[in-house]
Amino acid sequence: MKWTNSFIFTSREPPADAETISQKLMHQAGMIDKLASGVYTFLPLGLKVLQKVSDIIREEMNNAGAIEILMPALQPASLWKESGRYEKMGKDMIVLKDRHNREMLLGPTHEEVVSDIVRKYVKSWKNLPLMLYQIQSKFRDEIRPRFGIIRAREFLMKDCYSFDRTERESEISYLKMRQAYMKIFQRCNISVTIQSADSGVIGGKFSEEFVAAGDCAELEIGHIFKLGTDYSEKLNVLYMDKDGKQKPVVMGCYGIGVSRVVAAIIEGSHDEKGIIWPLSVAPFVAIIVPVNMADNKQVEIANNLYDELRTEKIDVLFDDREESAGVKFADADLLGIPYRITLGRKLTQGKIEILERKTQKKYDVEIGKVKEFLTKALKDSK
RNA sequence: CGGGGCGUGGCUCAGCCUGGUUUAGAGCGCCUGGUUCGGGACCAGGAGGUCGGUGGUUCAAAUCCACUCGCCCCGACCA
Repeated sequence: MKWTNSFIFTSREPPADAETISQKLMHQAGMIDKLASGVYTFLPLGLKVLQKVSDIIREEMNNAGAIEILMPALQPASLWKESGRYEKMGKDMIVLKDRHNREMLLGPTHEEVVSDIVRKYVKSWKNLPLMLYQIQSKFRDEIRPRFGIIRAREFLMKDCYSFDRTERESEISYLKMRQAYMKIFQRCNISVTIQSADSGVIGGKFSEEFVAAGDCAELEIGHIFKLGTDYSEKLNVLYMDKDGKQKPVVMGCYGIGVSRVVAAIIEGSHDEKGIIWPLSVAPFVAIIVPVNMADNKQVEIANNLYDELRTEKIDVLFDDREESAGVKFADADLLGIPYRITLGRKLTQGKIEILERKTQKKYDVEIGKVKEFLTKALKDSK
């Protein structure tokens, strides 16, 4: 991506109403834009990170045997009345009426919908165990949205649901998810602690939450629940067991606030200059910075390097703006891109400088060996 | 919902208390031209504001009063 063809707008000052570090940095780096309290647009840079995190989650969910679907945000209120949660959720739900005056709502979570799907299709013990998940927007009319993206009213969530024959088998699904969660957060470079928690409105027998380390008091970035047969009994999610008897499936549910994970990564990885992305979720592997755009040689080499890396599928940002070196360096630091490839005066010796964002270490690399350097860095990070 | 704070060009803010030379300013950003070119460069010129909204007080309101909308923080509550 060339900067001049992109949609990246950085700002020198954090917005006046931002309080937490992740909120400030996401705004300054041009990752997000606030539309209303607790409602945000993900701009290209923010979206890239969101997608990287989603990809990691998707991979680990698939590895654990979960199957991806996509459920609707718009749901009939009647289904919630059936489960008894229409009253329980109360004002946390955004409720609306369609043109026929039918009561609808924007889903704050999807136990009801997924249960409805499973009760329609799963009839036999042969269909179990089953794990279904999705990555989708949730709507919750928070009493008080806070800390930018961390507590939003509309946010991206991965929610997974498990369906098993017995408590014991449900336990196995639960532990699989628990394991997958550990891997996900590890890959995102977030250190988490696991705490047993109050199950709240979700209900169920037992739950644990994954809390990210960091200054910010909120939250919890993942929460896993053993639901037992609460939902399946109320919503008639039944299967025919080996013994010919109909039984309610044993359920579990597992959530990760994807957009919140992005904030948590920043909370745990930044300095006074800006964000420090781990390679696994960085929007770009490297940023190419010609120090002087008036220097034809620098620009030419930068272009060649850019083409070369793109051919190798190494995702780089080429800062081709007519800006001073200071501005470009400051922005590179702010955006937190792991490697800065500086084309400057060392070119006369055939060298390119690579600066590692995290350690501030500088490497002088021969012009032809940049690709090799980055390939190795990517490999080492895995 | 209770408590506190804030709303002035794209952004950060000054001006408000003590209404009137402010035709409403500054810095940053933006546009044009020129000089620069390894840590947020410089010079010259320029564009851009219903001072959140409505109603009132007054000869006169960004400034005082009332209402209202929006945003932030603390608390209760929640993922």
